[in-house]
Amino acid sequence: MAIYKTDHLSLTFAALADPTRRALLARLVQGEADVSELMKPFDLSQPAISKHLNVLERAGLVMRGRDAQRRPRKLVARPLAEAAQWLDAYRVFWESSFARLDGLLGELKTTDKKRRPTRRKR
Amino acid sequence: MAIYKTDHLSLTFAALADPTRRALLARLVQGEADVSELMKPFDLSQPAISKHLNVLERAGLVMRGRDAQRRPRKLVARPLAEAAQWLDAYRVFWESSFARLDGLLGELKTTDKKRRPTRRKR
DNA sequence: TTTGTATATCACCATGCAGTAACATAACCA
DNA sequence: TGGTTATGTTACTGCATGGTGATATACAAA
Repeated sequence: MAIYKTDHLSLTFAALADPTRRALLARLVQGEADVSELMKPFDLSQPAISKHLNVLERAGLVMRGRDAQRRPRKLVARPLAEAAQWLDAYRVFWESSFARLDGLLGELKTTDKKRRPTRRKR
Repeated sequence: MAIYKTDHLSLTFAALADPTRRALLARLVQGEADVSELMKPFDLSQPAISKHLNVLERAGLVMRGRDAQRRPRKLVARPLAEAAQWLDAYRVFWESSFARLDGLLGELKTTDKKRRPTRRKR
């Protein structure tokens, strides 16, 4: 309905929402690779991989090169950085959230002296 | 087909792949809110919002509280932190990628002396 | 020109999701 | 008890996606 989900972030996150595609990115972060090579680790047909690569391409996460009949893909930095930047706005939240949790655990540790007097882990 | 996309990261990223849901999170990061309040900024029916909230809940991004007939939602830190952590593995990549770009731009700047002799920005 | 390899594209199916309207609960309020 | 408010749940649509096998295209090589 309507102009649905065509914004960058949505495309990026949608592309990341699949284990196969994340694995493809993990391969590509170590350098270009052509489709046949990208296929190898998966028990999927070639069209399936091509489709995943298209999703990544539409999201701008991957670019298509050319080398004879090969169409090597390479990773594009931008959208990953943008996604990370969006998440970063929540960093303050989760850090203080974890800090509160740590505080609570610390409190429990010092309060509950009877059973675990000076328990020290890690 | 198969046990498709039930892993945490996929659920999280899928949940983030929608502007409405990201806006809901943006509201919730400033504190709990009940459904009626969350609905306000949107031109969507109540069931639509409920569905979005369910998606967020299934992804573990949001928890449901209770206060009389209200079911206030609050943000959960964990999955956001995990998503950010996953993306962080690519930080080295995008930073060096941007660095190369800066280098190239710098090179152009110092090479192209005729038109912009000692141009200095930032 | 024929053959082989790498990849794209097509037609098709099943599933999931965003949205809706209508109805069902649930808890407070008079 | 009955009404109101807040929210959940239930069909039902339309569309996108993930997968498949079959076929088309593009280039290289013989």
